Amino acid sequence: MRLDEKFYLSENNVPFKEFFNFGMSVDCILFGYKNGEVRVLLIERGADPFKHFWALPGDLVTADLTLEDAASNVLYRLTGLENIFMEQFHAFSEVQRHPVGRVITIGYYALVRSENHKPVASAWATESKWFNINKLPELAFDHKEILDLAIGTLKRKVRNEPIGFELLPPKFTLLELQKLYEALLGYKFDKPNFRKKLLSMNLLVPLDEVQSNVSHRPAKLFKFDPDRYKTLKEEGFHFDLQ
Amino acid sequence: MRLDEKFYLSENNVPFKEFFNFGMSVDCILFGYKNGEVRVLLIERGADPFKHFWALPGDLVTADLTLEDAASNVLYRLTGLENIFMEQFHAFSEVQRHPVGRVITIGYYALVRSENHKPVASAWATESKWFNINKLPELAFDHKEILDLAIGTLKRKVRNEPIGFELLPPKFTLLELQKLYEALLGYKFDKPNFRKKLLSMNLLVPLDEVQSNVSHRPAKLFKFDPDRYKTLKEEGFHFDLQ
DNA sequence: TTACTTATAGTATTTTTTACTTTAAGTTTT
DNA sequence: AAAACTTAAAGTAAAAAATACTATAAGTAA
Repeated sequence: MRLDEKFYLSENNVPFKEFFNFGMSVDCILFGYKNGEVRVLLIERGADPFKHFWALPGDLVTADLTLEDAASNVLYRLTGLENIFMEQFHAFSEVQRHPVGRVITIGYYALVRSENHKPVASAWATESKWFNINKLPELAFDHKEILDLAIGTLKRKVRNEPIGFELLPPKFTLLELQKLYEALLGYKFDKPNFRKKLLSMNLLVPLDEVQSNVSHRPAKLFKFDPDRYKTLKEEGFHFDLQ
Repeated sequence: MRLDEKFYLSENNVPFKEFFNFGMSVDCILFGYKNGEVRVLLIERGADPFKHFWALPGDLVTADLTLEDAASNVLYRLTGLENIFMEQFHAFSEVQRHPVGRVITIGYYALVRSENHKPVASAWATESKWFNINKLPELAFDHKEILDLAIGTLKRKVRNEPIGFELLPPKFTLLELQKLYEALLGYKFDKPNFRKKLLSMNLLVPLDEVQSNVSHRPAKLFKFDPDRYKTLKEEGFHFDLQ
């Protein structure tokens, strides 16, 4: 079946073919965490429109790719990493949102361990840089709106699913985990109670290893157990951080 | 700026214009509630592809509409109602998901008070009918996948936001509310405790009115107070039904 | 050895959840 | 009109969870 057969008509008898003129893009909000700050990786655009503006990394989607493929590609070109944690969160479709044509974009937020990679420059980005999510520059297109929604989504998700671990190194202390959550959610936890709560969830595996190069009693290291979470979830467990 | 100027190129030097060949559609999962059952409104397709199959109501998006407009239009043509509660939940982009061309669809779930409307037939639907969400027919396209995700989203959302009220008449008893949640979540609540919990949230306004035409002590009627919820939410309140 | 810092265990209080009981208020039947 | 029945709605006691705080342990640095 070919489009130009005009086989399939919409309700108002417009040829099917005429509906096929949308551009699709993906925009990625890559979050990282370092020195107690939650950060997002932005690029400086190397081409018009919005040349020299800071923007979300993203790209137009080609006909052979799913949105997930396209977003993975963007993240790979940006960081050199594959299998980054990534989740779709919203479609943005304001008619005038893109100055060059009718482009609908799908937002993905993604989480990385900041130290694991060096941001790479590319044809569409003259520079890439981490920004504290509370100190953001002016952004191209409707990217501020997209980023704001991504931050809101992250804050909600991080309370209801154990995805915060994606931002930490594989081995971490309980205090590091607490500080991460405090940075993400914007409020403090009581240390002994935070410990108790997290450990009672049985999601953390204690390792036979402690911090090194610290000038005080070194804390025990833990790792997150994704399989354990999967099992518990099937049994009805629901991750929830107050 | 016109597309054929080829002003804006992707990373691989493909003319910008060639990216603009996607079809966009919206598909709506309209949920209702009647006689203790959660239901979804499906249509029988009146045209190929998948003629005579049951399917989600949806339509291709035209260039002058946002996705929200398009979804509202679908719901209006289906029910005759405007301002139906509706929320975007996912974009579906498998390359082969539509047999006629590359169509990416955005899923919206919507909630109505079942008794408020009569489903209407239209050019793209020879019939529309409510189905119990546990007794669904075979569906066209990838609509089963879309519907499954919508049901999962509804079950999660209904616990964390007071949207269940959209499925009930404006005036309802606490037992009616309890039965709705039991149908949605698939487990039972203790009656006195359910009452206590809901009333302690201060989201329900007691009315000077009771049930009529019941063969037992009539229960007091309540209404949901959306403004109160808005205020409480800003103060940090978080709706949560275990 | 002492001072200092942070880890980690423990405890006591308050609040919330859970399970269950009792009483009230209406309708229907006899 | 009384009795039986059904559901509403309030109350209560036990268990569990969250909260606030204290004490001790284990390391580093002076």
